Amino acid sequence: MTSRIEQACLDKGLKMTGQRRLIARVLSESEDHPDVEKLFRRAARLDSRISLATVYRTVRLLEAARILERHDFRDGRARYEEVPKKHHDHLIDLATGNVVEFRNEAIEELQRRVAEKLGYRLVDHELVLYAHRIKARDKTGKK
Amino acid sequence: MTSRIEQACLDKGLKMTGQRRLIARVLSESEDHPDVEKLFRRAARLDSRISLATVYRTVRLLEAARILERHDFRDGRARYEEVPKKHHDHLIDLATGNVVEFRNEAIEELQRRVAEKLGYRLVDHELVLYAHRIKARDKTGKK
DNA sequence: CTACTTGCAAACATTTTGCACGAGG
DNA sequence: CCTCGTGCAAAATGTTTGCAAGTAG
Repeated sequence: MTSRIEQACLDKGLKMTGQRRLIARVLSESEDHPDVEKLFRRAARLDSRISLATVYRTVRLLEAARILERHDFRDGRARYEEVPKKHHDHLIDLATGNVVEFRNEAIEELQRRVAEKLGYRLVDHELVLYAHRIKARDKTGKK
Repeated sequence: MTSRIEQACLDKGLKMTGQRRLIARVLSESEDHPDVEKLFRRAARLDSRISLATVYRTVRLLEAARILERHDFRDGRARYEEVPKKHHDHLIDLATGNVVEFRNEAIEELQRRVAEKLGYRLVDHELVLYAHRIKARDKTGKK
């Protein structure tokens, strides 16, 4: 079975090795924003003949091919996700580290406008919100 | 002479050593967004009896005291600037690495609103635009 | 005085790389 | 085939830390 990301690799003409197929599959099945270590562990669980170095090399390759996006959520390592069909930004729950995806067309448009006004053409951006959950007072009464 | 950042340290009741005063002065006089290595070199030029470890410890301290802001501009090291009176975000010129500061109240407000709609209270955010200068066709004709 | 700060070097965490071997197109 | 990818271990990079000695308050 060809995973979604493997297909993207084929479309870009990348040479597909067993390891790349494996990493592509792990990425395609990931719903979160794993770091390299996590990808490596998930991949190794399926086939232990993979090395951490290959995972690093592969995510670098896939990022360059615009198949993956790299993010920095201030936890010291790079996090990856498949380039989404529709771009979104991220909100980090400061208490749990949970990542919430959101999309706001108005912000996107304003960013383009700001860049333009400064004499630039916007190529990319990173917007990360850090926030605390608003505790709705519920019947359990816990904080 | 008491530098602006030294004063901020005193206001927060931090113990002021010669090294901290020196780093405070270097930071107060910096108009850019230096990384730790750069701060260390600037400080060492004024007084070579300072160590890189102390610079790391001091920026960490000043960040915790909300005197400094740390930024990640995708160049692998943390960049610092004095917490500005009025918050601003950053645009990075992809060709030169130059940092342009900007402020957009509408984006700020939308961020708060987005967080709120998701059930969160916005604590902090990082917005970095990556862009290419729009080449105004000028008389020199160079690209 | 005494707790906090420093310099130094070693430790750390993440990521990259040199090299010999192996495999894809 | 022959170029490119891989595993392994070593290196590189950015940052933190243990410890003995020094210093601010």
